[in-house]
Amino acid sequence: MLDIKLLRDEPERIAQNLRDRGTRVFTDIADTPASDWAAQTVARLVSLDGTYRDLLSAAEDLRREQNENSAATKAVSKLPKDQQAAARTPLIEAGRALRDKEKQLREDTDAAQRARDEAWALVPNLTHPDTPRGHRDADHAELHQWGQRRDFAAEGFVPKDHLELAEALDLVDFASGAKVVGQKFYYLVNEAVLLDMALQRHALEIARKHGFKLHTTPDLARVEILDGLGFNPRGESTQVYSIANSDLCLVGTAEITLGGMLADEILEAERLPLLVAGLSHCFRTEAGSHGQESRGLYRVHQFTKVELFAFTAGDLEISEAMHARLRDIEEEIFQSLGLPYRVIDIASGDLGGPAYRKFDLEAWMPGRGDWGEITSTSNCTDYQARRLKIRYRPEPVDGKKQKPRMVHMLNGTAVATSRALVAVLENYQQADGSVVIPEVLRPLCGFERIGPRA
RNA sequence: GGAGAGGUGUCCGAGUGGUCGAAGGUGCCAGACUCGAAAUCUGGUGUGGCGCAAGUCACCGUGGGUUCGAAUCCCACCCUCUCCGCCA
Repeated sequence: MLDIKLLRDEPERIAQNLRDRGTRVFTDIADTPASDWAAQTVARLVSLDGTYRDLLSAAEDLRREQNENSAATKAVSKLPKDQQAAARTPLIEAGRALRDKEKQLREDTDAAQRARDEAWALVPNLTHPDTPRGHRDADHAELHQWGQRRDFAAEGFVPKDHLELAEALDLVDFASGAKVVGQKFYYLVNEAVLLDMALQRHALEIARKHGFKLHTTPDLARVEILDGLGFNPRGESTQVYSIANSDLCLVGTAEITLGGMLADEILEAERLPLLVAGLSHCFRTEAGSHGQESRGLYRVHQFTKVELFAFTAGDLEISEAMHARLRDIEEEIFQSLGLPYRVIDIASGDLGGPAYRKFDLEAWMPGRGDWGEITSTSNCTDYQARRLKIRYRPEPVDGKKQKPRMVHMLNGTAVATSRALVAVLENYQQADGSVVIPEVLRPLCGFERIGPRA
């Protein structure tokens, strides 16, 4: 959620950002060439806010009257005994009337606030000036590439995709997953189990080396925490599994459980930047994505991930530097695995609500003959912090205690093991169908190669 | 799951339905004392909304209710602790 003051002070900036991102807050505002839907959207937001503020100030006036009336009623006890009853009766009657009016007005005010906040929460974060504007994949900007892609033609064989490899080597069992849970669930089998854990362990080690405090996190979280982080568990095309008869959801990422840890807290400035890493399972419904890049492990309902998370002071220079640092760590991890990748600066239309800027790492996946997203890091600035109320107290200036400010919150994937497995299997496959283990993982796996099977 | 106790500000902790945004302590900031520090003393110090300001409104786990008036009484829920049961 953005600071509502932005709506009052710089409405045109909000409108332009809605255009850049193509975010529709109100479904009933038409998108025709003749109409400026973004300006109309902002106008309606301003009107919702105005309605709320008018009601609020009326309600507060009424409450002051109530307070004055109560004080007067109490003062009656100082009068001589024989005058008290006569003085008290009209005050109590006036108080009753005030109470009824106040109750009505309060309900109206609450409703107006809900209406405003519901809409305002759909307004996305501001967008980094360097973020490419656009809505199509082609609008993303490639920042750089790393690593050498293998020339399979020169090696004399056609690369298989990870699913073919994994099935031939008996590393995954999708059939049992489908039987026991449903489509897109799977069992890892044999060496894949150890490889999966080795990837986790490797990523955790690097996170720790960079000063991240390690956590395993809950795999469920309350709806209000999800809301605070900008996920929409109740939205129509939600990616989130909800637990029936509860206010809990399965988390789609440890970003939720790590980001929610400090909700409602005011941190001492010296605790910043606060770096945490979390190992969790991730559950995603992948609603609406059937058929899209859905083969094998690439898009599944459950996987395991090591997530990096940072809370910084609320200055853009600081959080942007941290964002670069998270990206560097992600690169370090995939360099250490020897996987060719490129870094993408995600276009405005694809950022999602909370992100101010987002970099993705895409590994080369020979089986697809294309790049595939393996990690992602976002600077969400204060967008999540505002709703979660995560603040910090800046150092005193001239001996004067400073007001709390919102922290900036950033997240990044250290490793998502499902996608990393895809990349490792496809890039390290051999002509004989076996898969060589990346060197750094060998001590963690306890073997150097999977297969070939006899 | 059963029984009991409890959730108050940075923290600890008091709080008879009105004088309570809240005693006291602690922490923090400034000043005094000191060569300096410690100790001591004095003053200041919650968060948010509206307002140029004076000010005003809200917040004592959350949400309802009673009342002219609720931190205080009632109900529900959440959480913590103790004991019992069950269990990896």
